[in-house]
Amino acid sequence: MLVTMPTSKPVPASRRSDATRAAILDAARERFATEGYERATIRAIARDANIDPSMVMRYYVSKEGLFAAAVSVDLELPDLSQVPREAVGRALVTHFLAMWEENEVLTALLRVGATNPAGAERMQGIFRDQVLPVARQVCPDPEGAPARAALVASQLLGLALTRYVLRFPSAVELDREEIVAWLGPTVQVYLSSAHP
Amino acid sequence: MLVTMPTSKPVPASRRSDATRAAILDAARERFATEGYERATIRAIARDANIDPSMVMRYYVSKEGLFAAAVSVDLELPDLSQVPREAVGRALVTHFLAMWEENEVLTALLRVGATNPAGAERMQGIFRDQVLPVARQVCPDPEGAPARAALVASQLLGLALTRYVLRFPSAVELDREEIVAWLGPTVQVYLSSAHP
DNA sequence: CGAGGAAGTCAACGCGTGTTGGCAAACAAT
DNA sequence: ATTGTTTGCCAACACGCGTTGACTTCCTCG
Repeated sequence: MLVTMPTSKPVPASRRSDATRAAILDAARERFATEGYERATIRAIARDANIDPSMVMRYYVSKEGLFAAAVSVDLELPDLSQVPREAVGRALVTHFLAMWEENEVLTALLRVGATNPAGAERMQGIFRDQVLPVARQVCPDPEGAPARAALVASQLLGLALTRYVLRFPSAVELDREEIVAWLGPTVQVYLSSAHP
Repeated sequence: MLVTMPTSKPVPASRRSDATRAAILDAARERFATEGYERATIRAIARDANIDPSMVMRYYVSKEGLFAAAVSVDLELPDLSQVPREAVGRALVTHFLAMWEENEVLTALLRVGATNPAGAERMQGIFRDQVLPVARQVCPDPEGAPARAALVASQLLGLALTRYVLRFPSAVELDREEIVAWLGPTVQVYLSSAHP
């Protein structure tokens, strides 16, 4: 007899609708990234995914639920204790650029965070849970970590803002190596230099 | 005969409705700054200004017209040729902080620019017409000015983003002198240091 | 085959939005 | 006092939104 993938009755390990669910998530990520929360309509997302708007509701309950499912961020920050002290800045900037360019979720979150209170809280959470710990691990003075992490975040998010959201031509035209060469030392100073 | 203020018939220099017009603009600026373009509704703005929504339309034609009238930005960038070469970075950061904290229009524009295409274009225009010229005036290599200006903008807008829009606690708690001390040298490097 | 449930479509609801035109009051000028 | 204009309110329109429930179609398993 022909053996199909799922073996258990109660919890089908893979559903027939998985393709549709994924299509919805893809379309949602794209719309949220390019238009923000309010302008990205469920109807438009459904159209992109070639299904009826009501399917989005069935699978993700509400627009908020869809956003929560579509936008989950893991910065995958590397273990900086392995990296030589003086190369930390460049390593971080390189990593950030790579993450941002391969992952439209980050742009979506930044766009939404700028107008939506829940989006802003989400970004605060990522900063607190993923960026701050790394800063604590690297920087010399433990009590100065929040300030140093905030400075690093301001420079990196500012680059993302001007380059991927506002799309200032001058920022878009910078190439990655150039960015690393300029921002690397800055981040390095913010993280490890003595208070100026 | 009694002479009233306006002397000419066709263009009354001051109208009786000026107070209302100003109240609308104030309310609009506040709403746009705190909620962005789409969430700031004409009805809410009218409620804040204690008038009927239809008055907003009569005076400003459309929501877009209201936004255009409410948000006009002059960065008032100082003449940097008067400032000693090595103090330019700190001077710029200080000026930016002052402008941003006294003027909610800038926050409004940043919020709107992140979700609204027209808002983004508006910010590009400000960058092109107000920031770029100053960079050209200051930095050593003429052809490097756009890149240098973009770097400066990324750092300054990133600070505004994390501090005034996303309100990261660590960024909000920084005090102004501290920010000047950290960002001043960064901006200085971006503007005048040799390509690294 | 036939039953049962999952996947998907369709039409509609209630709501809030930007926007419009008509009408009452307040003021200005003759 | 009477006219005309400005200032304002009110009620309504058309539209698009998120969301809902009933209905058809398709697959899968006895």
